Amino acid sequence: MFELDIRSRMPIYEQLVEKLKQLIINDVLKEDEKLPSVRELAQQLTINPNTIQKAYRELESLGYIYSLKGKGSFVHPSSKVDNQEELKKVREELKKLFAEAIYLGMSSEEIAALLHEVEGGKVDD
Amino acid sequence: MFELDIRSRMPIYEQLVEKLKQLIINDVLKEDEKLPSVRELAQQLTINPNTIQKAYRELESLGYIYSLKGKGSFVHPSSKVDNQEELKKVREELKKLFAEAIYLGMSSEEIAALLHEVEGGKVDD
Amino acid sequence: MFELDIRSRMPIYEQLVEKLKQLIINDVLKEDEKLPSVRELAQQLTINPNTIQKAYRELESLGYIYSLKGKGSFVHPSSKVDNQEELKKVREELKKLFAEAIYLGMSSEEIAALLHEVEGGKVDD
Amino acid sequence: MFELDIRSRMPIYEQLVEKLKQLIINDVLKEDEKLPSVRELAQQLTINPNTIQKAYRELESLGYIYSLKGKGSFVHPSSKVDNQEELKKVREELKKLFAEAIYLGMSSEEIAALLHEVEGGKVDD
DNA sequence: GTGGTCTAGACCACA
DNA sequence: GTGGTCTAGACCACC
Repeated sequence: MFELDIRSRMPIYEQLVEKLKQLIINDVLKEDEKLPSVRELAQQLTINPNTIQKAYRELESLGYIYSLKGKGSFVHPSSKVDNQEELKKVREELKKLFAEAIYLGMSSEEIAALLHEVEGGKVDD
Repeated sequence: MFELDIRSRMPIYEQLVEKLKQLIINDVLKEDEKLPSVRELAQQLTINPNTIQKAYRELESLGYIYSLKGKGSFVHPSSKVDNQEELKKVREELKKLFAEAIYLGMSSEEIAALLHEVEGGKVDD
Repeated sequence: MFELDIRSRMPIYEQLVEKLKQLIINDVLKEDEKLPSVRELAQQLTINPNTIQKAYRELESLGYIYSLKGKGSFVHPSSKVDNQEELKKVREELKKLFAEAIYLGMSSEEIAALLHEVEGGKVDD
Repeated sequence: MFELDIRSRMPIYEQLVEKLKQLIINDVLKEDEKLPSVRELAQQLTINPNTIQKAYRELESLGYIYSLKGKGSFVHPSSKVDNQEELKKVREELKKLFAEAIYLGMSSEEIAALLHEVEGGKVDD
């Protein structure tokens, strides 16, 4: 499904959050689709179930998934995600990243092209 | 010069790196300009010099500044910055952020507007 | 009659208890009125009868309903409800909630207004 | 400092969150005051440090405390807590509780008295 | 079987 | 010394 860098300074559970978030955002995981169970994913990735738990819990509190005892974890319909706080963060982040991209030599055309590329087709991560 | 958020969970040295990066990117700190000495900045911010040192080392390895023994640290001319590695990271980051922004409901016009805003004037952080 | 949130992390039987409690408190279900049978409600809500049963048992032990073998479950007359234990819990809960509301910035006038609003008309849940 | 019910069906970490929240709300723990360290509290309560961690983390995400690596955990100044989401929840909760209190026989005067009691002096939990 | 909690004990990063 | 992460393995509640 995907790979984790066990050596990265970024915590495993955070990498997981990021990866799963991407899969949800890019509609690879559809609304109300069931995620692999904690134990299942733990076995697949040879990672401790607790770590997966932590990631799932984080995703739930971020509003990306919902978990039901005894049933599993599922993708939260995006229509219900109306996180103004997140949007504000994303705008700030975009501004910084634009400035950095320009500083590193990218033209605004190049950046815009990237945007339309993402807008059009799905991106593989 | 700038403020650090002692209450942020982001390590102080990392905040420093980020702030200085922004100052360089937004051309507040000009090419070849001398940065404040480690001791000086440490005193100004009432922070341990080790923490400043760590930030400067990080900035150097990222290619934003260069250090001359016994003379100090200086802003690396952007024309000479050809950090393909950084550029690749920024591109990846942009793609992710675009997808997330769209997922959260931003239109591509809105994003493009933000880009041109940054492109035109300087951004206040 | 009402809806259950299959996506909530709150167990279904607990949601049921809460909903029925609200209906009784707000006098939608009148004194000595017969509640729907376990099977009936189970079919309506497409939920396992065991879950309904569990909710009814809980409501009975809380003193809100009484069950007659072979006849069904009925709303307990509020005049006969003299659950000092529940009352004590509610008082404690109110004190906590008042403190929290004030901490979050509500004025006591605002809280009192809410009280009178509830006291006057029925509340829609 | 306080007691936990190890036998309760409410998770220990959640009890901890609730207790500490109360201490903060009732101003027993003042702004920017340092909380006991994870290990310290764990030893005091003879509870696993991980459980304390979980509680602290939850409190942080709720905006009641902030944690700094290598320094400790501290009470978040209430002025910075502007959680509209929390406020909305509290309002809903108040309405339900008012209805329940009245149903159980409390007069609105009695409830108002409780409110002013809380408003005036601090409440001991 | 599923999510969730808890313990015991190790190790890392930050100040 | 502090918060934070991770593992291994146990147990509970819900469905």
